[in-house]
Amino acid sequence: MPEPDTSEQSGDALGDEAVSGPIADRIAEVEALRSQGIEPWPVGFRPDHTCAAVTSRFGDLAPETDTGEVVSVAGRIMNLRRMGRLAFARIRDRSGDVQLFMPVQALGEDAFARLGEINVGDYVGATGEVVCTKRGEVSVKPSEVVLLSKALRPLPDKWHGLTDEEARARMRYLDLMVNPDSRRVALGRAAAIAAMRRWFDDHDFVEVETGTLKAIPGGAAAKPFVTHHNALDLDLYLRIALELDLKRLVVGGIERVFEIGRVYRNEGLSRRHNPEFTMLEVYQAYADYRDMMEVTESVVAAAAVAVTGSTTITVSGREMDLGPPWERITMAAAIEAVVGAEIDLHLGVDEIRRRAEAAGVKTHPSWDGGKIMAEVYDELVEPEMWGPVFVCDHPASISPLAKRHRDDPAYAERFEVIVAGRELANAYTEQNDPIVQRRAIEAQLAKREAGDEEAERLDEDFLRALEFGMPPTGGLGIGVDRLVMLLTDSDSIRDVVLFPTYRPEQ
RNA sequence: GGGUCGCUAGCUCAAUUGGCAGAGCAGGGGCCUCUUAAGCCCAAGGUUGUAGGUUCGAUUCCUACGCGGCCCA
Repeated sequence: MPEPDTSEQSGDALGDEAVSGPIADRIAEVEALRSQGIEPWPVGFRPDHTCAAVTSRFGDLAPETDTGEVVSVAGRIMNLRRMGRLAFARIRDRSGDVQLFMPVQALGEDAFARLGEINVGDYVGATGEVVCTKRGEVSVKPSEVVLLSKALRPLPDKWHGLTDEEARARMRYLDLMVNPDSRRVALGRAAAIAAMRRWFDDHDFVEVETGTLKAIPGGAAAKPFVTHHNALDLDLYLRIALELDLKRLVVGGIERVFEIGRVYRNEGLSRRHNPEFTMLEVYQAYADYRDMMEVTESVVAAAAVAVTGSTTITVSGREMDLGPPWERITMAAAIEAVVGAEIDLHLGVDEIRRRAEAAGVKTHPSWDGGKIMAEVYDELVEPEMWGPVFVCDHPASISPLAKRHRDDPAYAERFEVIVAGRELANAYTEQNDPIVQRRAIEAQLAKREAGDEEAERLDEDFLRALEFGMPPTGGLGIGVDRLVMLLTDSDSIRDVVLFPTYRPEQ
């Protein structure tokens, strides 16, 4: 039997923090407001201007001008300065800020006195004339200010703001309220995605949504998350890539298809890795990887313009031009340029291993020449490249879903885009020979048997689809979070994912 | 997973060899009719991440744990 609760109901509902301090003060204030017949969370206010609309529409007023124009604005009080019988506030809505200029004469004695019940952080609606102050700031001089939503918790320090990275990510709502940069990045992400979607729409691509729950996760080298479906009593995996489903759709005749969606990879967290992230994947029939280079250049440039207004962006203080065309180099040539050693798959695995070790790259006895070559590239070459650059023609053995190169079957028709030392995109001429594809996946299964948990799995239905015939197809994947990091000059993925993964508090 | 640094009031930060835990902002009370981080006066606000240990005495030293930042794998 629980004891009857004799404590303050609302205080309890908010937990220990509410027992004393600022929150308890606000709860008492709410009761006081209600006793005066004022509802702290009323409905029904309709602003007719945004804050920015007021300042832009009346932007060139001379100081001490009255316009006679009455507007209604609404927003969160970010700053409140009372000086006896005159008060100023700055309110913020989605568009920006505007000042409220509140002499007692405009509001009336009673309403002015009630400003004492308003705190920084509260939402208010204000209706009044647009004026310009002595100091030349366009302001709304309200005849009425109504409380629209009471804040029980105080805003962070108005000067230092909220700086703790963890707190900013966990309480993104606070971060967005007080840190303009947080808002810039969130809106930049939206603009980049909208621009890419528009590009594909304009080029006759169909956007689809495929399933995230998979019996067999495939299409990438990654460890999956496992979950369970109760009614089917079946373990399912969260998808690690969009690839296989989208190719099934190409087989089905959707010749130009793309998806922007979350994928989930069960790996560590770092400033460049979040376990869930957003992929853009595109497949185009009658295209090859060279065509996909042009798609990549064009789409990324469109996203850059949407976010920054230009194809020239700044990355860590250094300029980068994303305008097409981008440099193209084969992986072998890139290695030779940076490492100074020629590494070619036709040298044989022993010689490749010798040269890799000579360059200081540790190898594993089970690795084939392609894996060693890729390791040399990953360790020594990629971090040195500024870009944007297409690194082309990866070893076929590490590219099981790509078609063999038309001139040299040891390599694949594949490219990765490198920007500022990091991989931004990955593309193939897609493997559409069902017999070769089956053999390549069987080779992956052997690696899995040997302990490689990231090796491709056998998805029999995918092979069946290819057996019905897939047209020659170019495919492309772009890491959307990394692209947004690049375009917003953010150095952590936690800055561009609104709610990144964290251990629970407590 | 390893190394390293951090965790003090709602927020941002102090605290001398180990010796009474402080400030600014926010919040409360008061004064103030052109402020812009407004200003001035008053009062209040703390289980120093958690649990142990050493010590007359621990924010400070030690151990473990929790959460996080950075570097590495």
